Amino acid sequence: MRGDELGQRSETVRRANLAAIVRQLHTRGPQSRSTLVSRTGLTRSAIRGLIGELAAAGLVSERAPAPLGTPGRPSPMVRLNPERAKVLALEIAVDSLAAALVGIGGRVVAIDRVERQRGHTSVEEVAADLAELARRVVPVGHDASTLVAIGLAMVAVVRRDDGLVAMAPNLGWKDVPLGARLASALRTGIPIVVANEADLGALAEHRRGAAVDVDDVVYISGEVGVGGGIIVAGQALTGVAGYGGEIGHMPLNPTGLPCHCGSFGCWETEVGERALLRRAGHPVDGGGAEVDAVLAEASAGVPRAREALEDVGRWLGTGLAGLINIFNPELVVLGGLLGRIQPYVAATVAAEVDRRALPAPRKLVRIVPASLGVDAPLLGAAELAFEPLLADPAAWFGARGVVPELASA
Amino acid sequence: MRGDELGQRSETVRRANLAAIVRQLHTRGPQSRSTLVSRTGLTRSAIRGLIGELAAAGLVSERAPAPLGTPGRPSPMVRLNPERAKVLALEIAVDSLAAALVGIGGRVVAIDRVERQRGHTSVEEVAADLAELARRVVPVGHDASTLVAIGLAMVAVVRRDDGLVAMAPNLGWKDVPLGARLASALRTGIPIVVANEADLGALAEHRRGAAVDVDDVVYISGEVGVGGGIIVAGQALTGVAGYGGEIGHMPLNPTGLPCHCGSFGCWETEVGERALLRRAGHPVDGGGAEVDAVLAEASAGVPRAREALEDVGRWLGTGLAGLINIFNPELVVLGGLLGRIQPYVAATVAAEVDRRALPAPRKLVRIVPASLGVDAPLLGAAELAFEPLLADPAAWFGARGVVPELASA
DNA sequence: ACAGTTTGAAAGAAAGGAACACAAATTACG
DNA sequence: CGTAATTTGTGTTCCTTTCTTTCAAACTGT
Repeated sequence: MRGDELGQRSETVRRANLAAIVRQLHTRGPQSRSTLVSRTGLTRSAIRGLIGELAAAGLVSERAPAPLGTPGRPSPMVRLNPERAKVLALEIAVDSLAAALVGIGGRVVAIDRVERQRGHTSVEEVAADLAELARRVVPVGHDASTLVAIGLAMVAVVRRDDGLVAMAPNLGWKDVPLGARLASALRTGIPIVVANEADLGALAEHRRGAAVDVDDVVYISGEVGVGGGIIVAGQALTGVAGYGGEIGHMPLNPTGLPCHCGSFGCWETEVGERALLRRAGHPVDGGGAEVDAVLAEASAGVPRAREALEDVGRWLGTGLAGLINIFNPELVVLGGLLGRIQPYVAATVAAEVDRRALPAPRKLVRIVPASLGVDAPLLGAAELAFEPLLADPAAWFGARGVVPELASA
Repeated sequence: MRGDELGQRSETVRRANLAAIVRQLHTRGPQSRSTLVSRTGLTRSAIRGLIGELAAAGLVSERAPAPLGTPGRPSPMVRLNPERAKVLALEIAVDSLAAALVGIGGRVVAIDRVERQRGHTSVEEVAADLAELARRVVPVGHDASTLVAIGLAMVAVVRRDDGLVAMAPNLGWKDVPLGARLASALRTGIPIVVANEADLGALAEHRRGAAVDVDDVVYISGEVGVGGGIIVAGQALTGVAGYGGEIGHMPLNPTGLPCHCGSFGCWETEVGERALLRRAGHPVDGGGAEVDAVLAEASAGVPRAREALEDVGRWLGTGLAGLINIFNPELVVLGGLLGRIQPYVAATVAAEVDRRALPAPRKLVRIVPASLGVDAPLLGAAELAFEPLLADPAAWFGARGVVPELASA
């Protein structure tokens, strides 16, 4: 349902076709016209007209064809012009802030990340720091008209409609209208979208990482907290307000520890960073350095470290089994901390999943580490910021303003 | 993504618009042309042409307008012709078999249900019984050409593509190609779709029951087992092979009882029928009669029955909290046994959910009993069987065969 | 009875893609 | 080295579908 109930007009077709071409180029990179013909199923003439319109708007350009050794006239390469449309991606991570300027097609023009003290910080302070970082990434005198949107990833429960940060435990924020605050700190009217870090990590892995071409994905981002980004039939699961995907707070252990969310025995309390460090006998607030120490110990054969990883692996497998039963995903992607420990726990996880998941969905799922590393949420923020442009390029460049008018004169 | 990557042709628009009209009429009942104009956003002329085509194919008919007391020319009512397109819906429930003949628009022409012995039964036996039941519901001499498809609901893990029954615990089936078996028992070439009972219950509640107009729904069907049907952004969550939604097998209790699925401590072992009966001190295989006895005891104030319901309510709330965090649904619908006990456990469930779910999604969700009763899966099977017709009516009635050609002569 | 309102009907216009014919650019092959 | 085969871009014509506009029809309210 949803779109099915609305009527379509003939103009819709052109918009959809322009969007199909732009999305193809954005997700799968530069390609020849004839490739576009076969991928979209449109005719050569249709592609010609559409590309002409996109080229007139400056969004794409055609280059000399790459000779590929087959008979027939070579087809010119079509590529998006990353200079023409860019987004600013921002991230508030637990230990760092990051910013990147990304051109359409996914090219990272500039990227910067600075360390951040853990713990509570005021909204104003963070917004100012982010603005400072943004200015470093966006060159002075940069043509503001090519900046399409701003995307922000953060560890928080975020409402999709307006970017309200309902809860950011590690920052101590509650019900903060971050989008608006950031707009004033950056002194800009460009649209700002805010979203959960794990949701954006999932989006990035789906577009550019381990989950390309996979339409049913459970992405798990394990850091201090455990977040999830879930892709169902190729679409991000947001829920009714955008709060969806909080898999870290599945109740799993009735005799478990209290969780900062107010509940207890959440998955997060068994597989999060603190859980690993606690079990390994390291300071629970030690952060990434202590995690590295645990992994080093495990490699060296220290029993307590190995047992700690075993325990985490078992709980990880238990939770995964539930998610696999619920979502029947094709792929589970482990990001962040969970991606890093994956080599150590893969066997334990697989055994536990074997034991506890239903055979039918179990057989079809693969469990892999994430491939984009720490920048996944940042890249996801860029992807999200591009989304309106990808969904309707015509709306962005003023649709019927610059028709090619090829052979009228 | 998905459809976004394919190009659209102008013909697509007409198909989509025909589908929009048929779906409107199917889900929201007969309505005037002018209502269709405003609901679809199409113009009067477009609607006229499309309705004309549907009428020429016999799928819709126009009746005299209902005078509604407002100024202006009254608009004729458009209604689907349930005689023109019907589906046969079948259900294999735990205690019964059922069949219904349903016309497009949702009218139930005939319905029948027979008791069934619990326990393992051979595929041939069940298929023969279903065929017998189907013949009772489909009148002799019924015009076979108007039968669009056959839908079957059953308690099983079912693959969507081909209706392979991967696992049906209460019947003892494994990897049964039920669709094919049924086709030969019914001696028909009509397409047969098989799906999980809970998925179809969710579909029915979404179309005709408690979840109408709600696009993010978690439906929970509690019987002997606990199944789930989940609707995300208006679409059923199927997963990569259609096994999705098996929420009954979320691991919740690490010290729980073994589950027939091979795991232990599954949600089902705490909130299923047997769990309730066990806690209340009734024979666990007593079925619906014993459940009624427990509820009667609870009403009479028998402590053990009340405590049993309390316990089930608490576990129900615990699992629900996890699902609410994961899906951020607008509505949770409790079906089957869980719907029946809802009046007794609502307060306990709400309290437990309050305690264990994140506040942001918790605030937005409502928990309600199902409204369609025992026939929900059967009606859902009908809806699923209609789906291809609703998605592309033109393909069904031969598209360009019977163009109205209104004013050509 | 008459004005006002809403709707259906019909014809023309606009827009977009498909089909087709032809030209161009490359490889394959003798 | 030249010709055939192949693939692709170009340009024209045609078809499809919806929208716009205009007018007539049917109803309400005064």
